[in-house]
Amino acid sequence: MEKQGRRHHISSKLFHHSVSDCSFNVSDDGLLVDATNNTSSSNPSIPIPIPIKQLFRQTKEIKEMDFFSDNNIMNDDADDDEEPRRQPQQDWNNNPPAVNTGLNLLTLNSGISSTSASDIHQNSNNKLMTSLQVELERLHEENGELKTMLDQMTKSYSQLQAQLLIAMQKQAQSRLREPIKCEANGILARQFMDPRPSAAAAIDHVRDPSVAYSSGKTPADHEAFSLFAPSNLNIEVMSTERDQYQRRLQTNINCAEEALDRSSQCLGSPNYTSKSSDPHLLDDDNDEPNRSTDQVPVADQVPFRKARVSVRARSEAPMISDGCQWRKYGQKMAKGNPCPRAYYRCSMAIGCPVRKQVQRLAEDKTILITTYEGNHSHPLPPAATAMANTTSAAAAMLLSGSTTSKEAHQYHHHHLANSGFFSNSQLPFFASSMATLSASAPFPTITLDLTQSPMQQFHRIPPPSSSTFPLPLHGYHQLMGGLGHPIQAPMYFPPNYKAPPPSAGLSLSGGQRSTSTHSSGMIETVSAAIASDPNFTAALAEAISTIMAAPRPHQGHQGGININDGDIANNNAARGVVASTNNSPPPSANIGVRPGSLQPVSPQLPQSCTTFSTN
DNA sequence: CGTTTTTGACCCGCGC
DNA sequence: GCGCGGGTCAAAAACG
Repeated sequence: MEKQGRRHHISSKLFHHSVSDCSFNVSDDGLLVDATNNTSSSNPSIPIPIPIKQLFRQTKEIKEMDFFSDNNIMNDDADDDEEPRRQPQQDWNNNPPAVNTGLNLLTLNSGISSTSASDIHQNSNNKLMTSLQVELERLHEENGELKTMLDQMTKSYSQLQAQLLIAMQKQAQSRLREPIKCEANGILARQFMDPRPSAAAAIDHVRDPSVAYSSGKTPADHEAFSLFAPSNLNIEVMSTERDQYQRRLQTNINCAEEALDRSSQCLGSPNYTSKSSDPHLLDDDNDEPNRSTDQVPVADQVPFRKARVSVRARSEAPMISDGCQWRKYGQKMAKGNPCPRAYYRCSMAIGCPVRKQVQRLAEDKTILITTYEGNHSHPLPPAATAMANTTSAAAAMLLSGSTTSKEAHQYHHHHLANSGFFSNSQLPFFASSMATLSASAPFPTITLDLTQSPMQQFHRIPPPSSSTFPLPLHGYHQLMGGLGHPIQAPMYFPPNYKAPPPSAGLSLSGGQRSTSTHSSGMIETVSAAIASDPNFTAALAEAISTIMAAPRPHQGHQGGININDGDIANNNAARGVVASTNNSPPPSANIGVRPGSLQPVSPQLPQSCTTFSTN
């Protein structure tokens, strides 16, 4: 419907033009001059969109005006809309001899027989109909041409947009490549050579300051440290140690949603098995050291490894409530952990590829590690949307270039810290985030550590008036989700649904009281951080826009992110960052969490969660 | 009775 | 080739 309407609007010039042509042609018959003048002269400078139907109706009315009073017989073939009104006249025509014969002869005659007069009118009417039909056909043709032109323009627009993004990315890339000269680490180079540097840069900005805390620490140290670190959100990025994989990944993660799509496709495809997604599926034969980053087609051909998002939260409950329905399908005793690992599968829809693993941390059994993988293939309830968006955003961040080595993180942080881009005093929140590398992670994994209490560290930060912008990842995903949130599509509310607290970016429930409090603190913290640092705002907007603007092979059905391309920049700024910095409630600050915050959604399937990991 | 959980078996990749 | 570990399957049991 919208498309048609837009097409009509866009083709208004055509219609206006056509109407003029039509009126000119018809006026040759001396019948439509006045009416067409009304149409075309009403506002000659402004094209008036006139759908064909309306145009036809208009001409028809003109025809009636010209012929109706003279001879109703000529209008017998007119459309049925006039039937009720003309019924008495038809009756009158059906009985001409009784009443009207003489009158007709008298009024119409003037020396001409009624038969010849009828012929004349019929001829002129035929001419009119013929000309109208010709014009109609021509309009159809022009409409078709316009549609073609519109398609071409749309394609051109998309291409231009892609080129612009590429240019912007190259520009950002050139800026970010500078530090590589000081670092001989190939992996670091890989990171900075990521084809999506802007996103990676922003992501790194988010986590970089934490490296001051994590530098030189072993994963175990980090684990212990994270429990006491001044953080409410630790972003722990883990990736496989294999350089070969990282080289492959470099070509695979050209864009976040592309990767997400691929991941979900992999998970959702009938051919998918846990084996097919195995990281080692990419054997060395396919590894091309000289592969350049611009070989996107190659990347498309390489199966994508699963990205995982792991969420750490303190919970006494056996499983955090994330809004989804899960069916347990297995349990295993994991090596080195006395606590069994449970395997769950999303049971909200048949065939949903999303799975999650739940396991308690061996070192601290109060910490529950939930690892998500895959994208939902069905509508999500708001509560589930919150978590799904978070994990999706986290995966997007990870896949958009955040899979880096420990050295890279350390170096990157060091560089940025020295540059003064972020300082701990400036961004106390981000000072807590950590970037470490886990050798035990078989898949690229991003971990959201929600085990820390924010109030311990951020009491010195005055709470901003805007308190609905949660942690960066939430803001990030809400940016995604808020942009029409087509992916979340037909969201619904279960009868027993209860809206979580508005401030809860992550709707963790069941023994998650501390988490909620914690989320509230994060909201304030992040709001303050974002409001106080326009650089972060810009970086975040850039990252998001870069990710969002990437091509979507399965737009509308798969992909963690889905927005209107034309609104990327504006939405990024307006809905997420700008709204927060202006201390105004984000339009979708808790999208999917609060019923009132629901955005219009498209009929597209939801696409939310990506995920996982366990340590 | 339908759904979910439990649990042993099975498959597969990897390291030795 | 063998064992190990991660992950999944599927039948039986439990649950609502």
